[in-house]
Amino acid sequence: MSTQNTYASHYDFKQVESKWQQRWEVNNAYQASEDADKEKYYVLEMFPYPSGRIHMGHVRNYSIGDVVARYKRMRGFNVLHPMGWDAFGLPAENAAQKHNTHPAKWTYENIDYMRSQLKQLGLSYDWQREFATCDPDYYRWEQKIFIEMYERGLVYQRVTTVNWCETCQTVLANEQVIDGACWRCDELVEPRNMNGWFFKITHYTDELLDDLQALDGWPEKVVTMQNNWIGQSTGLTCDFKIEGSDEAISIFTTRPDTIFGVTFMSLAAEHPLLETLTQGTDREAEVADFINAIIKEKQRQSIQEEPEKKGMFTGRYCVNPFNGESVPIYVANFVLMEYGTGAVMAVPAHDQRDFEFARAYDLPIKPVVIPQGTTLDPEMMQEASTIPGTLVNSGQFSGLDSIAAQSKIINFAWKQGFGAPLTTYRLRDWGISRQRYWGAPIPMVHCQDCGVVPVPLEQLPVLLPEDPDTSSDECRPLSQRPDFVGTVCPACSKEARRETDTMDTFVESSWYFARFACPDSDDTPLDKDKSAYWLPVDQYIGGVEHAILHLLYSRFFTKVLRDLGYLSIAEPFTNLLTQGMVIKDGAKMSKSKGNVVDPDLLIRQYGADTVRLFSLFAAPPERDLEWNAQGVEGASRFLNRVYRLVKEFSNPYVVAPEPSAPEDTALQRKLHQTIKKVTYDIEDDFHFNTAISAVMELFNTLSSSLGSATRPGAAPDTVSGSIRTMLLLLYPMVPHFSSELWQMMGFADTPEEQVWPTYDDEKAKEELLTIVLQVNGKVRSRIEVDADVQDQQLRELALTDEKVLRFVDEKRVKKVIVVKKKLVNIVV
RNA sequence: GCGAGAGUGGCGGAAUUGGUAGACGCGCUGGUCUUAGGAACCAGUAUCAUUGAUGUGUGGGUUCGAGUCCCUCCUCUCGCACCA
Repeated sequence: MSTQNTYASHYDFKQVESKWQQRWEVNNAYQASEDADKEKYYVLEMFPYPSGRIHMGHVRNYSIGDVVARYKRMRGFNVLHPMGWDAFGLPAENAAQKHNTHPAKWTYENIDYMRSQLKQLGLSYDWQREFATCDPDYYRWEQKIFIEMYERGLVYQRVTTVNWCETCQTVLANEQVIDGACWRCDELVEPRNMNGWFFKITHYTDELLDDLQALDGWPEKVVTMQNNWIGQSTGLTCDFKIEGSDEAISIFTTRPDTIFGVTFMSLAAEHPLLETLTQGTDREAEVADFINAIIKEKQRQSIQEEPEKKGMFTGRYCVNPFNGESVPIYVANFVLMEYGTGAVMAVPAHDQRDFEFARAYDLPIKPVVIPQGTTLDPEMMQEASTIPGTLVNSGQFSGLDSIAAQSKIINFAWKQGFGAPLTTYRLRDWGISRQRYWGAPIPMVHCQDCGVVPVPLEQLPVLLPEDPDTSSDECRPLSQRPDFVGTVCPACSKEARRETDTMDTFVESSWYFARFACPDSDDTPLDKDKSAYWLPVDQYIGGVEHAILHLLYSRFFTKVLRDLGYLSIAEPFTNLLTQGMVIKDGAKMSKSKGNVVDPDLLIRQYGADTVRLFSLFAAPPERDLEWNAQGVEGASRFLNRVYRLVKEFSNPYVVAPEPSAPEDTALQRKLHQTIKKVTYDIEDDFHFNTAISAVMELFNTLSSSLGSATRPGAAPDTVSGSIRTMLLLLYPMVPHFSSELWQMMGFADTPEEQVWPTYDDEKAKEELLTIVLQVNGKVRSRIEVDADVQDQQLRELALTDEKVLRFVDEKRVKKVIVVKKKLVNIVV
């Protein structure tokens, strides 16, 4: 070290970052391949929709994933860290129409740009595995899976009600209907019955529910949300015979203990028995009008408001099988046909909705469950009583505890033959038909003679027609294209029509993580060996907004793919990290609020490492991150300080003739403490914010223990060793920076070729401890003692401490509490 | 309404198991160097009173000791929302 080196006074991130990015690119540095000798680690971030450019949420998400990937590589894992594009979807069609281009062109151009943005962030992806879901090489396999699901009865067609916009001539998704109107043209949407394709996710309801319990690597919140979504409830189903008819109304209740309190019956407007109930009676027209009115009203309802309870007597009665009482049958607007049986036994005394309805229509209220120490007077009740109690007016069950009575009542119904235990779910089958162009075509053919016939596997993929004249204003654009629609029946070779619906884009994202294990596999969707090696995903990272849909669908698909013989796992994601939003000025970034921060600008101004560092430092990953321009400045300043330290150190390092032994051990101690802390923080819960602050502390100690000609410091070897380790600890978060400074330190290799630093607990131990001395729980003094101090010594030191004595004064010492190596509390 | 989570300086946030509240960073204040500095470095920074008191949304409780545990209430965020 005889000559001064010539490093710039400021860290030149532009030159450094492009240098390392080029090197990683040329070397395919993060290419992964199966290696039976190494433990695999699959880390995945939710892939983006190629909307045009990445946003700060992506920056955060992918920075977190990259730290995990780089860290795990240094820990010796064989890491798979892929990236791709969730590339089908409506925005492409809208953009194509607006800019007079083709959805494919728009999408692939966006992908090219966004890929370059991700590369500028220095993310360590295996780019060899990249694919977009709109690649025919991807969706052809999805079509194959679809057909195999069809053959197993997991796919079916059903006529269902959709939101139709007459002006736009298209079907809208629920979220595209705002206050009952089309989001684009404000036309009121109307219900239309349409044939659509469904995935039988309900076939896996129990498994989806049961396996949730084993997902202990998932945030509880997400597990709870999925639990609620599946919505299991258990209870009794039983039949109420209709008077003057052979038919009966089936009800479902979770409160069989209240069944003696039934005073009327409520049916959904769509209930199939309604028509026959009023047929030929003088109420027929009136009831029919009412039904139409509430069905119409339902469609106009905004999702927010809860309408007033409305209903109408049908003129007919049914019989409560438990007590033979005759109860009037009503149609009611709050009963859902989709849930349970579409019929509700109404117990106004113990159900708030029934209560409101009874009050409005002057129906009797009959309490049958009396809570301990109360009485219930139907006249006086202000609301339904929903708490448990003792049964009254309940025949042979009177006197029983209401909870205990539930199973007895179900049993009784079962034995008598008019009821049975029943478990119902909220989860519905997944409607995947989209009447759009830019999606994966559903590989089916409609033949007049043979009905629905799958496209033969050897004819896959069913490609989207390439014509660029797509107009997204048409419903089912594919049906407008004779060249696409016209085909022959695979079974009988007669003329036939192709299915013109495309699949929901959530289908693509339900299995992409598996395809990353074998993106080039060209004879099967999933190579068994490769997916067996890489799957499941060890760590999945993404926004909590996908807690239900994407994550539930992926779990469903994993089970399907297992049953189709492709996978040997039941759950796709062992550990899940849901990161918070990036917000600014307390609000989510959005164009309308004008608080959007552009990653491109930031990277240009500060470099990728600074942006990464700040987004990791400003908050723990699961919390929302408040973006703060000055905070970014601070991150940049920190990196520059480290740069200058290394620069200075790699110059001839002047030390005092005798390094200071205390300084030296203090630095070593801090070093080992830092390794321990950073390792723990990353390993335990990805709390990079505290890991970074620990490295900052190490840096502060390091810069104050540099020796000079006039001041003794730590030994040069200790300093250089500490710098070296600090760079390794920083590497996963700021890889370009760390790699460059590693070379400045004179090493020929790179940090990523190093193993993660280890610590020595002995060296991390403090020699001196600060002991807090309290009197009556209040801190009165602090003393420094040797680390091996005994409790008895502490006690004596405390009782003779000058400051302590001032507060003990003449009072009697009642008790002395000694907490090992921490504090002494004197109670007077 | 139901369910979950969260309330700590001017700000973002720290605080393994109940044991020094406010780490680290931002901002701010003062200083050094500078023609200048929005650069860098040094010192300070919870609040109020100038030796002490008070402080983790509110009020209570348990404890020698509570940000941490229990109860009450308030506020915010998210999810579900007529689910029988």
